[in-house]
Amino acid sequence: MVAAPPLADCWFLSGPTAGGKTAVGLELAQRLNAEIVSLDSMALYRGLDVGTAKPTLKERRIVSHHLIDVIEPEQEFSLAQYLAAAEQSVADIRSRGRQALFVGGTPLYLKALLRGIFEGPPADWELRRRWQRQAEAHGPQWLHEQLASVDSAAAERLHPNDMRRLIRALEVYEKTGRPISEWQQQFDAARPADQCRVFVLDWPRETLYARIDARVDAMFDAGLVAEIEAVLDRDVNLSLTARQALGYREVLEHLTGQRDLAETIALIKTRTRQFAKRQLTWFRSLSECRWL
RNA sequence: GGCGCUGUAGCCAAGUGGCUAAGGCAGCGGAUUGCAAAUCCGCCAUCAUGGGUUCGACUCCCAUCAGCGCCU
Repeated sequence: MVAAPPLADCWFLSGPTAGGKTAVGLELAQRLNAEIVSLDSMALYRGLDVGTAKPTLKERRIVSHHLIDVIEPEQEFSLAQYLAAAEQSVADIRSRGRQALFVGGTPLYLKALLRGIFEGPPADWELRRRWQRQAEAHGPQWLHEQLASVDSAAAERLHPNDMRRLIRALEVYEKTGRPISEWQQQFDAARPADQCRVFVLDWPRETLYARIDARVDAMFDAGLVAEIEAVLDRDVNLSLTARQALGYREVLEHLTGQRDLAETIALIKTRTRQFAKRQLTWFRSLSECRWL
């Protein structure tokens, strides 16, 4: 039995995108006399505003917010860095005698806050590129075979095509001499919902999808394209993560002439719905969640 | 009214007499521990309808219906 990580007893408000977390979070924070910690992998980026549906400056004046606009669009980030930053924020908040309320829809981050992650080595991109190249040279099964020879438990859990996780597992083994399957025990520490304060905003699927469509339209009305052009004008090299953000990726493609605006909007809507569906899969798998 | 073309899953689309009807998109489900708004996996049709030919038809023939085009 692993002890619950230090932040697991904070308040959490999550749910699929476009479900109204920001508004509810603001209300809840005021009642709890809490400060809000953003639980969102994209709101971290400065300059990505309308596409990430960040809380407005006005909203941020009503309740203080943390972990919004803390990195540049060209910076890479990681789950572990997020956790470290979150711990720092919560420590600050507590030193002021207040409570921390996490609000946002990045379920991986949520799970890590609730259950912790293993103390593994950071990404070594050089090493990853090397594995990547070799994998391409040796064919689809090769990576999986490599992992199976050093960590059969991990290999069994991972699909042979799951290159990213295969490579990370290999990376951990190479860096630490220990199989990743031995390191990763944290996620087994599930707790029942009634011992936690994790709330998930739930909607009928159709309602949620309609809200998503409306939000995407609203983002374009609010100048999503102009925002991205402005970032491009500053000549920044968007980080891997920022470049893949929903809405940004598609508009970037549109700006290089890959498809027209109407198609781009439609595509972002369906991608966003698919994302919401994946978020829901996460929440269903987390015993800590209470559905509202 | 006549002639011609087309009719395969929600959409796009291979197949053209004989293995369990390619593939893509969407949809649904799952995974997810240092890129996570990303990435990976699984499921998902009996071929417009009715007859006929044949050992055997999505594939050939006839009729019907629908769409498209042309003609009167």
